Amino acid sequence: MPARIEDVAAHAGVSTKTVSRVLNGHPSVRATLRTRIEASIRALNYVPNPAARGLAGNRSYLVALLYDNPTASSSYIMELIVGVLQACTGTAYNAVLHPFDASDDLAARIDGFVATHRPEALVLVPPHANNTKLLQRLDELDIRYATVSSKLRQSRIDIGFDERKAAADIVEHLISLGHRRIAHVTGLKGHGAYTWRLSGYRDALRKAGIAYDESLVVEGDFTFASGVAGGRELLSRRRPPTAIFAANDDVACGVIREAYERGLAVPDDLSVCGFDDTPVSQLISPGLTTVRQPCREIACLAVESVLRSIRDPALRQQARVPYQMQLRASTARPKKP
Amino acid sequence: MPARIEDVAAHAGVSTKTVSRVLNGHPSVRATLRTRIEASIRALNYVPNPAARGLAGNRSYLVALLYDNPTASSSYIMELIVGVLQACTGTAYNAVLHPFDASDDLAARIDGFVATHRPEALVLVPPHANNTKLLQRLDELDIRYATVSSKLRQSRIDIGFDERKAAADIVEHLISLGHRRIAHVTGLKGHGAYTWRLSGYRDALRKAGIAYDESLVVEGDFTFASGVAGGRELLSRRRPPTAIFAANDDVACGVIREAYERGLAVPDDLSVCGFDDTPVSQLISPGLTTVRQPCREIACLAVESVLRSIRDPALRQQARVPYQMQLRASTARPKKP
DNA sequence: TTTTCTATTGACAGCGCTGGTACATTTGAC
DNA sequence: GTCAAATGTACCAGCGCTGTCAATAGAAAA
Repeated sequence: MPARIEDVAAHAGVSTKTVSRVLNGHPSVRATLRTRIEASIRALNYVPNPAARGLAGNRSYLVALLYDNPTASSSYIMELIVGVLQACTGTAYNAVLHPFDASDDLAARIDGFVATHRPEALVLVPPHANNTKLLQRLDELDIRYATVSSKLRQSRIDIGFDERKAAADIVEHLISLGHRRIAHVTGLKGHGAYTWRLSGYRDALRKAGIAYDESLVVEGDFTFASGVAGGRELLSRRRPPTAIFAANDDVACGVIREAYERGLAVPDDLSVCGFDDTPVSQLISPGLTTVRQPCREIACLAVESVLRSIRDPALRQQARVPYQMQLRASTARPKKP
Repeated sequence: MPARIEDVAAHAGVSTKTVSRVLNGHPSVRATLRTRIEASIRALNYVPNPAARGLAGNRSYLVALLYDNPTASSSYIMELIVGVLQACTGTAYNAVLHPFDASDDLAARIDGFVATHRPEALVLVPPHANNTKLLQRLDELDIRYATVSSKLRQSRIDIGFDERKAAADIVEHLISLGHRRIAHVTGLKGHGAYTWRLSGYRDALRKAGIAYDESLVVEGDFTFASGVAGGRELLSRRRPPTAIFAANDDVACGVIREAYERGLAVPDDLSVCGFDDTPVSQLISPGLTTVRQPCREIACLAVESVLRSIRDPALRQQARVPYQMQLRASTARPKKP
């Protein structure tokens, strides 16, 4: 039978309420007493009962992470999950991880979720982070939430990284290698990432004084298959591009597959770069040049911020976490300029 | 303010105790009454308060998944997590996901974890599933647990798949293509997977009447780097193998990287196969021949079984879930037999 | 020294549910 | 029609903690 708060109180010779104050970091406890109580807690190996705490204080000590149903992009979500769990360790909080289909009317189904788990805060990742109706419903329910990389900067707490600039950086890298005919296989229209990565691509071209050629941009949807299709379209041209910037690593792998099927060597005949730095980018041969999204840090920061916002409802935070270019062997100077 | 159990009782014109019986699936409630109460529950949108339930019933409604600190093999763990979450949805249970370093003395640190979260059941995956001291401590603490693919079949609930046979199958596939000089880059010694996959390899050779050649087995540790190193060692021989069975997909990618660096074509100059069917095996070019581990199903079944075992402590279950060969383009007939 | 104030501390109720006991009612078997 | 089993009610304690508010001590002010 584990120790209870009254055991600690008896051991320290104080009331249970005072122990409770120490546990909850209440300021008005004299330092000497606090020390004594903390000693008793350690001596008895006391750990507060979360259920009792939750019931008495009308709290759940739960943060929920709402993500899209994981199909392919599981590594992205995995990283987020790790970040969330990391932020929870050491706190009294626990994470509820919940996949939600984006297709349905999430705003309607969120009520049931909230009623069941009663999370104190939510972390929303794309595409849910851009679901206006959902955010509105959460505001009505008066539930704190943090968005990850929301397209709409209006949400109180939004953590992300400068995706547009990162995309521009990677395209600039291709330009600096000497590429001029650079294509882009896009992500899924409607996603924030679609827009940012495309905009970054155009930014880099503009900055280098390269005319934007619409025919070099083909639509994809963040999947391997769309990379294969996009690669096929681009590489069957009479004048194919010398480099392809794919909207993410899966798409880049698709492009590489198509090049492989055609007997084109990467990077000698074609430079390819991706985005996200998922595990595959290190495992594939040649290694894939990409940008590391700081998912873990983002998720961690999002949780920390949103938990802080429970105490301080006025808190606002729009942070941009630094990203990192990963230059690997899939990009090189073009053979013939 | 959400509805409480007494609101439901009033609405249905019964006592709270009867509503409680319905909620907890107690048998002695007449069907007609049960239906009426369920209707009231729906009408009021009632969801029991987990904290109150937990406190009163001395339960936590928590299942914990203990896994190794995710370094490379995150896709394996991701799949397990998805399976665990899947098993929890629809039940009153929630999952606590916790990475634990295998290196330290886990058996000692488990107490703190249990005290903090009070999970009703644990799911242990390798290598923790093989940690005898840990299992012993859990028995002492009288906590139900399920192991995933435990080397020791003695644990009451153990879910896995026939890894040894799967390894044999994939090596048999290489043999059927005409390979005779087949190498193996192993996993990390001490892991169950190390032994099973190596045994399967030897089983297949024996069955085909191929003599076991110790020099064709090089030690790895489940990482990409060990695949590169293993590949280097094997491919620099005067008489290199025509096929390499890698202990997992990451190792296989490492082998492929080394072949790539040497200008060897896969599968024309060298067939390579992996194990696990992580996302990379589809993304890499050529696609990697491997075995799909049914992680999701395994985790799901493990949770279901261990939850059942809470009510029925005598329950034993040692299930082997079917696996699936994934034949892709990284294996082919050897050029010259 | 006495009064007033603030900083600490404690007493107690009660969060929403389940378990148990004791008893009432219904149902079905004979 | 009788009796036992099945089903239901009523009631209350209590799970372990925190919120409210009153009490106390010590310090500052008079």
